[in-house]
Amino acid sequence: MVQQVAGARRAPLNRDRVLRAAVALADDIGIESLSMRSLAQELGVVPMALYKHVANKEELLDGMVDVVVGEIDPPVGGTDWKTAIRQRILSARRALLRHPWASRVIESRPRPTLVVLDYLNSVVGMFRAGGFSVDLTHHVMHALGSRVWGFTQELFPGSPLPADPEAQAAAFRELAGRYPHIAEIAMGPAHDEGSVVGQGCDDQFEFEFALDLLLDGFEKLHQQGWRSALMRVRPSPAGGTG
Amino acid sequence: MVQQVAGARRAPLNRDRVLRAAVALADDIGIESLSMRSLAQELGVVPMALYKHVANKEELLDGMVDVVVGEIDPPVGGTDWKTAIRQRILSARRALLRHPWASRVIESRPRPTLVVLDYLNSVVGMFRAGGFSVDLTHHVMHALGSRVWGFTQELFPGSPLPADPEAQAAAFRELAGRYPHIAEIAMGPAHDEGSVVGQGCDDQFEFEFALDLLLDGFEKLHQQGWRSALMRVRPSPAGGTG
DNA sequence: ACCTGAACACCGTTCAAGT
DNA sequence: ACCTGAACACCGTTCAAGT
Repeated sequence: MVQQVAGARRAPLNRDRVLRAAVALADDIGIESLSMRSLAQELGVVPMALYKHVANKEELLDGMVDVVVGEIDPPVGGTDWKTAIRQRILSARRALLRHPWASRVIESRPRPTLVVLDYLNSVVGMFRAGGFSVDLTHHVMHALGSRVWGFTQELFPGSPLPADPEAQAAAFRELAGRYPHIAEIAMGPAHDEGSVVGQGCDDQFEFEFALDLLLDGFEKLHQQGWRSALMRVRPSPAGGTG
Repeated sequence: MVQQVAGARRAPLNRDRVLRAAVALADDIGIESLSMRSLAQELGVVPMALYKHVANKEELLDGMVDVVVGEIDPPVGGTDWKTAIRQRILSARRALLRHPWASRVIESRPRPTLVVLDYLNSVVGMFRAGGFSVDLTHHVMHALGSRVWGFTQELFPGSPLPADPEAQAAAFRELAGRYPHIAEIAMGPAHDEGSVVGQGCDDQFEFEFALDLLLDGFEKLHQQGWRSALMRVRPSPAGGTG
């Protein structure tokens, strides 16, 4: 939120500066407060000046996604596909966690950008390099879904615990009355009858749990030479690399 | 888009009529065109009239989600947990496919409504009834993520194939040049060298593929008496229902 | 080549008033 | 109790102009 001093001569705008300022501003004030007008003000410029560098707000959002995707580390070499893909996805997750708005914006984009396609193409290539058939790679990419980006839909969004422990206990009793099953799992893995509220929940653990479950499943199918039902028309059930 | 005849006496508005009209209008014109103003016009009423029945637009969106979630079938009885949960989730998917905007709106809600909590509580209860430990149920719900609702993030959104076969072939050649791995899996499971473009991709198949992979993984962990790392402090690795 | 200013057609929502 | 009308503080974006 560095304001330009009126009249100070500044470096001329360019697309890159606009995008980086947009990313920083969204990090700062939240994506819902980022408007062409607020971004222009941040840059010490009139809103219409942005349109020389970005066709419209949609293109701005695409460009912001590209900046974040650009922060994902390249693939590590010298390991098996599973380790390499796991590390790459966890790197994507770290990039996204640095920009809390990014997962929502990625979800909302109606079409992928070239930078996004580059990343996806490279992940697909990692499965292929690991010997996965074209067929299995196709399904496996769909099964990953948003997890290639390192995020998943929060199932119980919001509802941060109240600070006051008494209010916390009261909120929990109300939850337990109406939603006993949710209350039970909300207490966390320890499931200690003594404490009213569990230690909440470790998002990173949950992400890796699901990611590893999927990668293990993929590995098993790959080893079994899995082919989709459509292919079962052909008699040979033997595995292969497509 | 039924317009009220000016001066015609209509049934008085109520919350339910407002929500159902909003759902129908979003189905019709798309969620991005649904505004308090367009909805009011649809109902033959001035925008401010809606605020007697709904506190603001956020509450309207929550109510619309509740209408859709209300269309999900109750659990089927008399089967194992896996079949029952599978069927329930596929019913949720059918409800969401009837309202193409619904998945995006569900994702966007910052807090769950009571109706949403009812559904989630009931799915949690289905795992518990199947003998899953509290611990495993917790992780398994996170691993499902948006798949409890019957949807996942589209990895390659947009880009419908051009109608003209020649333009299609050209688009594909361009894709193949820059993104060979994506091009390969985009051709579909058949991977027929003769045809330029595959039959696209069966979203329902992809959804069930990933769902079954997860459910099978859950089943295996359950049978093995899986416990999260935190619990591994305790020596006994035996399974149980928590 | 790059930025500006005024304007347009929208939003969600407030307030005070009408019946 | 329910609906209205005018207004406010915002949006993204156009157009025609400035330097």
